[in-house]
Amino acid sequence: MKKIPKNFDVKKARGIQSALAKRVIKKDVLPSSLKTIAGVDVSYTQNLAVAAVAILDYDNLETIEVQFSLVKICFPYVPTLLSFREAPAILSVLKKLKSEPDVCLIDGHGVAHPYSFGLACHIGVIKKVPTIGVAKNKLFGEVSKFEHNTAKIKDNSEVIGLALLKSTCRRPLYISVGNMVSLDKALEIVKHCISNNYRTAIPIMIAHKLANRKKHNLVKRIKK
DNA sequence: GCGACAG
DNA sequence: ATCTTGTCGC
Repeated sequence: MKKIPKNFDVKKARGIQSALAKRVIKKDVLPSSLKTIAGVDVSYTQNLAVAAVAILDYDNLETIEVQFSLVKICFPYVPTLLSFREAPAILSVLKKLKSEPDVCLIDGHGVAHPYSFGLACHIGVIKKVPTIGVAKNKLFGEVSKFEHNTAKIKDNSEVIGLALLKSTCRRPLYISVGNMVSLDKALEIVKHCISNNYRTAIPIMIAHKLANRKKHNLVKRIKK
């Protein structure tokens, strides 16, 4: 069913991931006082990716700017290689932003990845901006015991991310460093953006809704 | 060989 | 992620 295009070299892709993984900065290289935060998400129809980004005011989480981008899909979903499917659409939509957000939340993992280079790292390293991976499902690593709301995600003894459990949810959110942010700061930021009604960070939820609405509008137009 | 496997 | 109607509950 899901076939990798023959013009795509999986080994080369893994080589890219391993090489770029060395460029991930796991320290705070962002303003100490955040003014804005962005959320990104992608929805799909046929062979089209609909990417949406929303920039919110960090304090009141109100939307400041939104952008969309439509990109043809040329790669299937393959666990550990999500970047090669989604990054083109995300990079495209980020280019359209008129202002640079202080930090960007990505729906996927950061360094909590078999090659320490998930989608959030991919975007962060290529764009050289602070990013945080916020995923709804685990991809890699072992989740240790919860202490209060959080549990460490470990690769052997190394902490590669955190699982965050909301009081209202059974399933946790998986947080990991994308780029230019420490894990502690990433947790603080995601906690700040947590919603009681949705099991993800608010900026990502906004982007998710925008991408879906855009996609449905497109489908309607095509039918006419 | 078997199970796991972001969106 | 996507294919999909009604239905349960606040």
